[in-house]
Amino acid sequence: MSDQQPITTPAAVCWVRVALDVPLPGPFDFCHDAPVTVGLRVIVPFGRRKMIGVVVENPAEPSFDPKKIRPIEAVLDDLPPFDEDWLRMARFAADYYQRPLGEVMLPTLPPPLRKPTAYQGKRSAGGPVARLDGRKRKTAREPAKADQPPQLNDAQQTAVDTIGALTGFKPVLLHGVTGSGKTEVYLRAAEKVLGQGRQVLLMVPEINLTPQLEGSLRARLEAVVGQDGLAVMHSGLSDGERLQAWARAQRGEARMVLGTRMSIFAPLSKLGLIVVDEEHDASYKQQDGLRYSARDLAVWRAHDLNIPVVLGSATPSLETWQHAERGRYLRLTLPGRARSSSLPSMRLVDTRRLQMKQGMSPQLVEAIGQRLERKEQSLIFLNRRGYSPVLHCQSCAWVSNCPRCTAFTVLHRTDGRGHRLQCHHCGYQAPVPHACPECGDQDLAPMGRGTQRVEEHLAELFPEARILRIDADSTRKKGSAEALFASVHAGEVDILVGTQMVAKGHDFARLGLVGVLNSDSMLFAHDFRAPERLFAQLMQVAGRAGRHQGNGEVLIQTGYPDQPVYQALLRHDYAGFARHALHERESTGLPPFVYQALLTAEARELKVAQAFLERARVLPKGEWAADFPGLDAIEMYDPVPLRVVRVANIERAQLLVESSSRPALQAFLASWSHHLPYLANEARVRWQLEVDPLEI
DNA sequence: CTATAGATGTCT
DNA sequence: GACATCTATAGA
Repeated sequence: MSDQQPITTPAAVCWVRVALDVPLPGPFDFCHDAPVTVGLRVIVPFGRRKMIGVVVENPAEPSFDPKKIRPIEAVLDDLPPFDEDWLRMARFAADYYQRPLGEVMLPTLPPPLRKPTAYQGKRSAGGPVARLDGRKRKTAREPAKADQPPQLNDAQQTAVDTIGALTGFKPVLLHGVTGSGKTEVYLRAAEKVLGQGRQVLLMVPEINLTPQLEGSLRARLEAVVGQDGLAVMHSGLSDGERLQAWARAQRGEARMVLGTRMSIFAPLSKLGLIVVDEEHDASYKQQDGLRYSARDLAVWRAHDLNIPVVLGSATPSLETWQHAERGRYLRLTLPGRARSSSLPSMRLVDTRRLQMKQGMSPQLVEAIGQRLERKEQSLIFLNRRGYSPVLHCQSCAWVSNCPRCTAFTVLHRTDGRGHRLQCHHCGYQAPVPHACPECGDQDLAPMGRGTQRVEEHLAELFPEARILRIDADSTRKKGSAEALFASVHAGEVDILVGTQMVAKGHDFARLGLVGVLNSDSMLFAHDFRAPERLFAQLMQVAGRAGRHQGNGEVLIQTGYPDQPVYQALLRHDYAGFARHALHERESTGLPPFVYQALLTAEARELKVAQAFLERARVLPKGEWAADFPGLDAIEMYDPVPLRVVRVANIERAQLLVESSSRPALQAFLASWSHHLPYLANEARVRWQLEVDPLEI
C-alpha cells in the first residue's frame, strides 16, 4: 500500500482491526493515518463494495499480508463509540455461540447505522443520527397521569426489599403465578434503581402481548424518568424508530428500556438492573442468524456489570429452577394471586371412557352451557389452526401430503366458505380434490380437528352464543388481533376459540371457563422438553380463568390423566412438577445436567446432509485429533434426520453433541467450528451450529 | 453463436 | 453474504 500513499507526507500508518458482517473468520485489518477509537463505526472497502464495521482494536502488527491491507474510507463520529461493556458482551456472545464477531455486532444495530448508503445519500450530510437530532420531536404526548401505586402484600414487600438490598451480581428468581403481582415488584425495584440515576432494562417475550405494560410503565415511571425517559425496542419498529430508541439509550436519555430479546444488546452504559419477565418463554431464544438466548445473555451481562438480574415466571425453565435449588440463584416466591380472587380449579376429563363429540366431552359442553347462562365467557384452547390437520380417503390409504415436505397438508376453510389444502411448513396451497387421487373414491373426509372446525361445531351446539376465533389465520391482517381482543374485552364474545395466541398476557375480566382440547398431542409429539412446555402453557392458559370474580374453572381433556405433568397441574404444583422432571432429566442425562450443541445440515438429498454430518462426527478422531484435546469429555451421537425431514424440497439432518462440562463443550466447539466450513464446502451443504438448542 | 442458470471464487 | 466471473447447456 505504501506506493499508494501521498508522496509529500509519509504519514504514519496505523493498523485498525474492524468487525464486519460477513460469514468469514474476522475481524479484518485496515490502515489509517491515526489510531481509531475502539467502538467507533467506520466505512471500509471490502471486495468491490463498501461496508460499515466496528473498530475493535488498534493492533501493533497486522495479522494479514500488509500489502493487501486497504485504507479506511471514513471514520463515523455521529455516535459516541460503543463502550467497553458493550464490546465485551458482543465478544462473549461471538465466542459462546461460535460466530464471527461482526456477525454478532452489526445485526444488533438499527439498520441505518449499518448501511453505508445511509451516509452516501444526497439529501443531507452528517449521517442518520445528525438527521435524527435535527428533526423536530413528535408532538408532545399528554403527560400520563400518575397512577396511585397499589398496596403491596407481604410477599411482594419482602421481594421488593430483598431486591432493593442487593448491591452486586445476584440472579433472583421471582416465582409467582399469573396475577400474583410480579409486575408491581419489577416496578418498585426499577423505581429504586432509576432513583439512583442508573438505567433499567425490562425484557418481555413479545411486546404486542403486553400492551398494558407500556402504559403502566409510563404512568408509574414518567415521574422518575421524565417523558422521554422510556424507550421501547422490538422488531416491529420502523428503522427510524429503532434508531431513535438506540441513540437515546446510548446517550443515557432513555433511562428505562422495555424490549424484546433484541434489547439485551442495547448500549446502556449506566445499567443498574435487568428484569426478564416470563423468563421461561421460548421467544427469548433467537431462532435464526445468531441463535442466542437473551435470558442467558442477561444473566451474563448482569454478572459482567456486577448488578442484580431478576428472572420472573410462574413456571420457570428447569435450568433456572435448578440454579435456585442449588442456591446459585436467590428464589423469592409470591404465593397466590395479589387480587383476592382465588386460583381457578383444575379438572382432568379422562377421555378414554367417554363418548366424545367433535373432540368435546359432555362435561366440557355442559360447563360451557353453564357459563353461557351466567353470562360469563369461555375459552376453548386448541393448539392447532385450520379446519382439520389432514384429509384422508375412506376407501384407500390416501392422505393429503405436501408434495414438497414430509408433512400433511392441512385443510383450511377459506373466507368464501370453501376449503383449501395448505402446508404449514412451506406455504404450499392446493384446492381440495373432488375425488381421491389414488382410487377415485369420492369419500374424502377431514381427520382430526383444528380451531376452525371446533368453532363450527360450537356454533351448532350453541346457536345463540357469540363465538370468536383467534389464531394466526383470523389475525393475519396487521392490527386485526388488537381489534379481536378488544371485542373480547368489551364483552361482545361468549365463547373464544384460540391457539396459543390467546394464552399469553390478556386479562379477560369476564372469563370463567377454560377448556383445553387435544393437549396430549403437545405431550407426545415433541422432544424431551415437551412436558415442561406443556406445563408452562397450560398454567398460562389456566391463568386466564376467573381472574376477577374468582370461581374460575379449567377442564383439561386427556387420555393420559396419570401423567405426572397433569397430576401436578391439578394441584397448581410447579415445584412438584419440577422435582419430578429434574429427577428424570438427571437419571437420563439430559439438560440441565448436560450441555448440548446441535449441528444441522441441509441438502437436496438427505444422504448428502448425513454424509457431511458423519464426516464432522469422525473428524476429531482422524487426522485432526491433535486439535481436539479433552475429546473424552464429549459425547457425539449418530446423525439423524429431522422429525420433518423435507421442507420445501430441502432435506435436513442433525448431529447432537453434548458434555457434562460446559468449558469442555466450548473448547470442543471452538476447534470444531473452525473445521466445519471446509467440510461443508466439499460436501456442498448448508449448515448451522446451535449452542444450547431448545428443540432437538 | 448467445442467453442464462448454476457453480466457483474472492473478500483485510 | 454479496458480487463478479466462469462454465455447462439449451435453443436459434
